Amino acid sequence: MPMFKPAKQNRIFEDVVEQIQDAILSGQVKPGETLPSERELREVFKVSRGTIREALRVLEQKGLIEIKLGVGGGAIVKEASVDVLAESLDLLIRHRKVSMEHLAEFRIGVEGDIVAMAVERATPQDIEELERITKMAQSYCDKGPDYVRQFLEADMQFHLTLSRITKNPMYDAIGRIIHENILSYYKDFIERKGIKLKENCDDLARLVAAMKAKRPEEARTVLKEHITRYASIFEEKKDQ
Amino acid sequence: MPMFKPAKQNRIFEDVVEQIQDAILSGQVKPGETLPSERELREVFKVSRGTIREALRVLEQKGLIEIKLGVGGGAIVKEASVDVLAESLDLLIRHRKVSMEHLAEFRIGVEGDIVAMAVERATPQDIEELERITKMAQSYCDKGPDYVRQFLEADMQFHLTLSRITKNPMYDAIGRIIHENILSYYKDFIERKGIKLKENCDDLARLVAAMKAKRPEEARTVLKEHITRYASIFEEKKDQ
DNA sequence: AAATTAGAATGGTAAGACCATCAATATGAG
DNA sequence: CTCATATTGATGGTCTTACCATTCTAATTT
Repeated sequence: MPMFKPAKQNRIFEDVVEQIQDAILSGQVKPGETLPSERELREVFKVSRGTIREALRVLEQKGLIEIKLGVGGGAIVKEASVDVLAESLDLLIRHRKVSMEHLAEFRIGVEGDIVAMAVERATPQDIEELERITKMAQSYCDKGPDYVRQFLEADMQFHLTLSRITKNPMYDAIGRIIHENILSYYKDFIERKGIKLKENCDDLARLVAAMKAKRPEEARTVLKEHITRYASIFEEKKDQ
Repeated sequence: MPMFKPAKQNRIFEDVVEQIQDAILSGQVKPGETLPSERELREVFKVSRGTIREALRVLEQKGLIEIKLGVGGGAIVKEASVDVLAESLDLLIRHRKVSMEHLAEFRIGVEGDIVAMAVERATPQDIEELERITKMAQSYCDKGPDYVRQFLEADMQFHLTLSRITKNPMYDAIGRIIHENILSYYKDFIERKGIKLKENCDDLARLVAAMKAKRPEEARTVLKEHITRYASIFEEKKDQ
């Protein structure tokens, strides 16, 4: 059974981290509340200020607190968010040098699940939102190749909205990471290679149509084509 | 375009973090190599040792380095690992931002994709491995309720093997963090509530059979039932 | 040759000082 | 009186210096 941490008992600041983290997770201090100042914490824990600060850096990186400057500032307990999850996944992708092919494959799977789920959970307001974004994308599409970036932004918004419709924070986080990592690549050479704007734009419209008709499998298929079309640009690129 | 970080230009240590992180991610320093000592880094960056140390705490928490004591020790660049990812998910769960229902739903989607993919990519050796694990699980199952923990371990091994068969590092990573987080919860109260070992065991056998017959959709269905059975234990638990 | 000891490099902690920021308050101008 | 401005003090950010704890290396001893 893994999931134990090495019992490095040297390192006082880790003990401080643990105590403060427990206080936060157990609800003894609630989001929005401020921890005592560094100088007060120094008294409480009977350690030096440097040690306190190292502990605060760890807690900050864990996303448990954030620091505000000036009078009345200090370490404020944060609401938990998927940001840290997103950041660590991002680091993993970059550190492991995950290829675009693997990312695209992963994306097809996950976003397929997302869209199938979204079909069932979308409220009329959600559909409206998606149609609004689609219209916007359409207008950028009509304006021609100078508006590729704006189109891509709208496209990303569309997908992120789908993630949100699932009401599942896991999909919310994963959806964001996928796009953060993919979009940056796309933007680079889409301007060089061009992109078939019209087809991509039609994809969105077809997707919304499938959703309105409550046909999850059709939506999944359209999405897969959509993503594959995107990824195909990479195929061409790889040859050069 | 979102996903910018606040440009807090105060905070020198963040600049240090960024520079070292870039060096690691770009491969200028490779896993296993040691960064210069704190006292040397102090010279390089022209900052105090305390500032260097705060930067190292952040990098350590990000999972990019680990610290070794004594002569020849220092900050060693780590191999990318899913540990931080798993920890951040754990924090979200404990903060109640992600529920077991969310996780189970996510798991059904992702592992469904995994198993469908595994059907197509599994080598004869992979199938053998899965059968070996299934046999082991079966034996624990036969030994009765005292071997629930071992059965759960085997079950997890089964799923992790599936993830690996995809040969896609994204699925590998996501599969692992899901199970690392789920298993610890299950173990807790499965011993109190009991579990229908036989059905779960049969699931594995049926899954392998579907894979050998190259029927991805059947495999997907079996898997969904399997996970749903697991998750149902939580449903009961919630009422008490 | 093996065991022991000493040395040195390195991270861990402490204490004290000063600067930068920012909210609350006091002060001044209109 | 009202609004703008200046002052003040609490707080985080950084620097310096010092010493301790750990651990590898090598010299010393047995």
